Amino acid sequence: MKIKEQFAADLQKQFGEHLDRHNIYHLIEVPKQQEHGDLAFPCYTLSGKLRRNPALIAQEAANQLEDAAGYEKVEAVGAYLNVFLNKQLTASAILARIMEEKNNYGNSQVGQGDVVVMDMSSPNIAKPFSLGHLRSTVIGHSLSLIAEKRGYKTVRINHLGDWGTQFGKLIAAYKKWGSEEKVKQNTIQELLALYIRFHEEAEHSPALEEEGRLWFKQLEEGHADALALWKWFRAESLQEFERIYKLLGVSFDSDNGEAFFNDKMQRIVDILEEKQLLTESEGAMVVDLSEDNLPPCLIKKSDGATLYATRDLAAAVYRKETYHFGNSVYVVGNEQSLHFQQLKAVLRKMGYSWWEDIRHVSFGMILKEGKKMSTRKGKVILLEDILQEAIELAKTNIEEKNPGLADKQSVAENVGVGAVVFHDLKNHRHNDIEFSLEDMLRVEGETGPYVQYTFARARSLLRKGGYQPAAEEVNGCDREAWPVVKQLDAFPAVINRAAEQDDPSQIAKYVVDLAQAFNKYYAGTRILEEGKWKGQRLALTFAVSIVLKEGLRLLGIHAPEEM
RNA sequence: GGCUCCAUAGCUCAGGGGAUAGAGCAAUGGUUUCCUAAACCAUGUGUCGCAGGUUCGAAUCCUGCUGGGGCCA
Repeated sequence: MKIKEQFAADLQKQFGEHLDRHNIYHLIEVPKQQEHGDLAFPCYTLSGKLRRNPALIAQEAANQLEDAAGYEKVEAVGAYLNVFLNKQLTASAILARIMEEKNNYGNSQVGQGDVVVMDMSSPNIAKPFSLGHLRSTVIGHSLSLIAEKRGYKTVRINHLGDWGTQFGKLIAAYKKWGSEEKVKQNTIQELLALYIRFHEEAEHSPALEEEGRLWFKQLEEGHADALALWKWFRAESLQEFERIYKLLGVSFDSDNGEAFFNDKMQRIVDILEEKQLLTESEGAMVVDLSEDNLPPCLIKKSDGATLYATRDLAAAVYRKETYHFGNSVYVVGNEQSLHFQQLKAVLRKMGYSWWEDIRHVSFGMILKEGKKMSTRKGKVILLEDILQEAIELAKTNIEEKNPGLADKQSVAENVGVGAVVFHDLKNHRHNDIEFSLEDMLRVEGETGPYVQYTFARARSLLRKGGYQPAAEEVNGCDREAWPVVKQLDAFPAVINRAAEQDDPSQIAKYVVDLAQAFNKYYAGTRILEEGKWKGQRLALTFAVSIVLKEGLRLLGIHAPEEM
């Protein structure tokens, strides 16, 4: 990144009259072919402005640049100006910077302490933790870590699905068939079974539906019996989710879910009424959004019940007033994009200038045979089972490859969970994912364990080489290390891109690229061999280990020292 | 029907308007008296969904079409 900026500055000296710095920087590219150098500048745009042959422009620019410091070779090839950087100088600068900054390499202060509220994970209590919630959790977690690295403060909110008529049904079902012991033992599965049974039996017995409604009414009115059960379901569910969060290394600043906003919705309705934004439509109260080309936003049903949107409006306002956010991010599936458009539009109409600071970071669904996975029917894939299976597989691999390893369980957890998390983050969040256990458990190729393995090997080298970071004078690198050095240089730019696009996959891809570059180097160069390069090679290895670990950390993945 | 997302190698996906479109998986073959073989190397594959347009230049930007996903009191 630094080197590209330098190149842009040098070009600006020549072409500043015709192109500004930003344009020049944007035109610079990294050539695909190694023979084309480290950076290239195509002269077509200048050719248009100067009305001259681009090849001539490139040639002249090459002649002028030749003397500038930092370049090993400058070459005009057709319309391209190709530069080869001075490897010793550049490598020294990059490595020195990483040695000095260590895991702070890539940090910035663009956030200036601004608060980002991250609505993430948000599973429904009494229901299994789905793979969709896994996506929200790991994407949100990674984005908040990235934001923190850029100087933002984050507030992670687990907006639990802990309210709704289904809890009336659940209480009814529990009262009829439930067992305290079973629920305690296996909360989610037991509650889900009760819920399914309720629906099955309700088909033949309408009285049951009525009973469910009654229980929900009692819950809403705060009757002790109903409330106690609901609280218990909630606490037991949360406890079970906590096991998953612990494995994922995720924690929250708030688990205020839907129920928390029960007493905060009337205020929203009042404001909407006061501002005369409510209109009646088919007996319901709605906010008309036709000027935004959106369907009306439902605020209150004909029976007076408030709706999802009202609750989210209350939550948005509450978060603004409580956390004073600069940005409020919702990591929620893309099937809800209309809802968030409506939410923003209503907030704007309510006169909240911060409506623009609300961002829906959407993601694709997990599909099964090309279709949306259904949580009904009881045929669900439990995330926890997948994680356990991944951990078992990692354990098997350890027994086979490194049986003497200390602390096998924790390493297996890091690697198994790393595989699942990386699999979720490596592709762009917009893409739908076809469910494949095989892919999730994969440990070779572009996977989390591959990157972790590369890190572990690097650490092993440093141990065996008795490397002491502070003692080492960084001075250049051998020729074979150059691709690795260039990759190291790119890290800060990758973090920025990931942040600007709310896209953790940028970092996942980067970390694979760096690992590939280093593995290639490792395969061809004996790092621990005594000789003039040994110190530099170890310094490079150290820098790689820092960046791999930090990149993985930003994805929410641990990097064990050995595996 | 309206809005929206997607279409690149057999599969999963990268490709910030630029040079010969790349990885991984899968397949085949090779590399450990030597730093962890969860690694590395080699081999093959493409009407970048279709048709126009903008541009010196389009997988990339625009429009339309086809096919698929999603959302819409």
